[in-house]
Amino acid sequence: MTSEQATAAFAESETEKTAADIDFAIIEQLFFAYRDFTSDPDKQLAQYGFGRAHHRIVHFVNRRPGLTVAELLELLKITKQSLARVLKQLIDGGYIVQVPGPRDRRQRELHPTEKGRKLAMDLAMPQSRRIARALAETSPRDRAVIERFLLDMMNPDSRAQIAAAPKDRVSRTGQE
Amino acid sequence: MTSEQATAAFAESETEKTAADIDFAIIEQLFFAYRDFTSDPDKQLAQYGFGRAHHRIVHFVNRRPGLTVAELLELLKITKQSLARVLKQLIDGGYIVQVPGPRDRRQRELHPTEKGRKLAMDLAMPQSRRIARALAETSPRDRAVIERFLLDMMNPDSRAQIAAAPKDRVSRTGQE
DNA sequence: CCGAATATGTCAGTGATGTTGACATATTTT
DNA sequence: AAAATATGTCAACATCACTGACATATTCGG
Repeated sequence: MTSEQATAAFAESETEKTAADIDFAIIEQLFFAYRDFTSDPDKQLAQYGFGRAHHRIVHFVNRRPGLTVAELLELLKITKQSLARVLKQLIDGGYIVQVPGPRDRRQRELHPTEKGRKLAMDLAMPQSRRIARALAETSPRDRAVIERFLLDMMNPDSRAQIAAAPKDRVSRTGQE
Repeated sequence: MTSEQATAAFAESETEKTAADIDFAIIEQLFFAYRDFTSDPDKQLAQYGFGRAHHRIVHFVNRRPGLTVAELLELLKITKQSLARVLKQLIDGGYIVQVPGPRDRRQRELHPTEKGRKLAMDLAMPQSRRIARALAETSPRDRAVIERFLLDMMNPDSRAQIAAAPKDRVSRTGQE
């Protein structure tokens, strides 16, 4: 190694990260993968006159039936004013019902209706299929590697909220 | 197995996918992982008065210096009217320059300026750090598993566009 | 060479989704 | 009874997408 090379190498490792240090490969893969992953339900939603916001709400209400408005806001990290418009449409459309909290009657528990469960399933299906395709030749161990990676990409509080979601708590019994 | 259980099992495997068949775990992990992954640059962008759209543009111009407007539109899958406003801000702000295509002078090649390269790096850094953290104890083989998963989640044309991007083509020489 | 096709830019209007701030109502807590 | 909490609602605004229409410069094909 010439002294110039040594100096250059030192300067690089010393101060700024340069292009070579940045993980552009995975950055771009995440961008494209997520965009395409969301493109399937987006098409379906357009037919209902709904958007992504509706998808997220109907998904989480289905996954965590009975969650309160405050819990949903915390999960989605949006403001109640943002939630209001979209949630109202889902309630008016008969996809979600509100029931007063059993302990605290100020709360509104959100429950999916049969129609809401159906919608959530419909939207989840192409995404689940896409995942299944991507994992088609993946061993259980490698699936675990992927899941660990995704969990480790999250902020701790997101991780906590995933952990809080029961294994399989999709509403089935629910009130219509 | 009782006959009732057998019947139930049959009915389920026969017709619709039900809750148990949907890969909710990875669906939600992708949602939270991607949201948190984008939250870092979002904060920085706010300080510049920029948004996510600026991020995507400055990123890809940096990664594929000299790409044309049409190529960028194809990559981002947005309309030219959507691109125009945001691109104009980046040009006016001195982050990107346009040069007439060498062969076809109707085309506008997009190149990052030094300032643009700096911005792209700044935005990529927290994302790269997050990835590095998530992969900290991951073997090269397992990294490959994760990359393959992400690639397999994409639509074929997205995959083609990633393949088209040279390994390390971030502009360094570029014109100011 | 001229007309068609192409690459880009721009104006105008609209929609979905997010934000802040302010205030109202019902209920629970202290 | 007063304060805090959970929710709902009104109003204004920003970002980023869309469609449709049209202008300009350049290249291409006959």
